[in-house]
Amino acid sequence: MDKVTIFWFRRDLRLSDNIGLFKAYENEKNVLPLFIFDEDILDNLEEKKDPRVQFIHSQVKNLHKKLKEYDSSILVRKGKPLAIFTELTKEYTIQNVYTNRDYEPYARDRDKRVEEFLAEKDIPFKDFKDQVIFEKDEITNNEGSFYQVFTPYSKVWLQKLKELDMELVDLDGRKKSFYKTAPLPFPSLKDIGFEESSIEIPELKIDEKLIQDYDKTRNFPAKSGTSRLGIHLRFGTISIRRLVQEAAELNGTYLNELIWREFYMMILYQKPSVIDSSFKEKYDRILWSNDEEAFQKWCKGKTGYPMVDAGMRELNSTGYMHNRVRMITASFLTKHLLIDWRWGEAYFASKLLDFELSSNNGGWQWAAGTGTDAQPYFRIFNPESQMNKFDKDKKYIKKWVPEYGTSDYPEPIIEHKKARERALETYKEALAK
DNA sequence: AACGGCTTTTT
DNA sequence: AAAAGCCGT
Repeated sequence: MDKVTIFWFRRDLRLSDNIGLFKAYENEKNVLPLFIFDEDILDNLEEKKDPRVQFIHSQVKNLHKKLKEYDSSILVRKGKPLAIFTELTKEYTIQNVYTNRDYEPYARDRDKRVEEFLAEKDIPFKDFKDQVIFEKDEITNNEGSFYQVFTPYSKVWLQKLKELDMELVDLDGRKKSFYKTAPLPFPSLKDIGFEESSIEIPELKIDEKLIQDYDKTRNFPAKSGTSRLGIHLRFGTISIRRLVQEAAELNGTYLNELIWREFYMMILYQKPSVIDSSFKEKYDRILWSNDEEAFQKWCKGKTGYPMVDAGMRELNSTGYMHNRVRMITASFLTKHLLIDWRWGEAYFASKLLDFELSSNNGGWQWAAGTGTDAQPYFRIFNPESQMNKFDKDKKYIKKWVPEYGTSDYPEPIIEHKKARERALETYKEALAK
């Protein structure tokens, strides 16, 4: 049996500036890349046409192609990770497994089990920080515990960034460290159990001009003022180090958004209970109305509030919603309709191309007022004034709600003033003593 | 231990 | 200008 070091790709689907891959190259020989289409994840997806799976598939295929240039390839398997590693230990003499750390609860548990399995066979499991600039416990307050407020966290983060000597790593000229093989079999999307979707994935492009103007254009959903790099950060087709380098030079507001990403990842790591409970536990006493019919109207974009409906329709047909509108729709669901933020969070999770567990959860808890640094509950977005502020010409509205202003457009599902008062009262009651 | 300050607002 | 309350130093 051939001796190999496995490099396990997960959400770091690139060859350049990939820390774990680079380390495997520096330290080992016969590096054989691996990607697992993980049934523990895929079996929970409802739709056969999931553009995210399609994206992953196309990016792994891209790796497969690029690795030919190194006279190597990538092993692609479908199954449960432990079962795949069991198979692989029968096919190869595995000397090491290298990978990049992933901080979500499922991933941590999976990696722990894999590490234990490998340890029984005396195979070292080596994981690296790659997904973030500062991970889990690197940014702490004076007492050594994690920050619950963004601003002090971000100040420390920025200070540490200054002190950091950030160098991008690359594989150029390191052909010799790869395991030599003819291209290995590559499954089709159908083989994995999925179908082509017609939803378009934003291309990987760092638009310097756009990032430069980010703080001025980002709030207007009719403009393309946001970078659309979310999915690339999610699956690691872009290096966070490269993007942070750019952002640090171009726009502080944009950089701040990348810090938010790490803040919420850190929160999820430190307090995984946020997945199903409020960050501030007493907010779990809120009595949600959870009206099923109202929820369906919200999902479909038929609430009679054009800004809300435009956002939901944009999400439904493109897998994307502008961030300003994410806040408006989330505020509307939780405050106006008094529907549990978890319902909205789950709906976004099923639709968003750029879905990131930590950010989605953090954003929803922020909007519901239950999270870190929460918006005080009495700050209830007024969907109409938000429209007047951020879509004055109704360009965004007209694009997604063409029947707005005609008799085909539904009456508001609930009157703003009434809804606002009901929300204030419900929150107040829940928090009283 | 007291106090400044807290992503994105509203009326 | 006021709407709560608590984090971080």
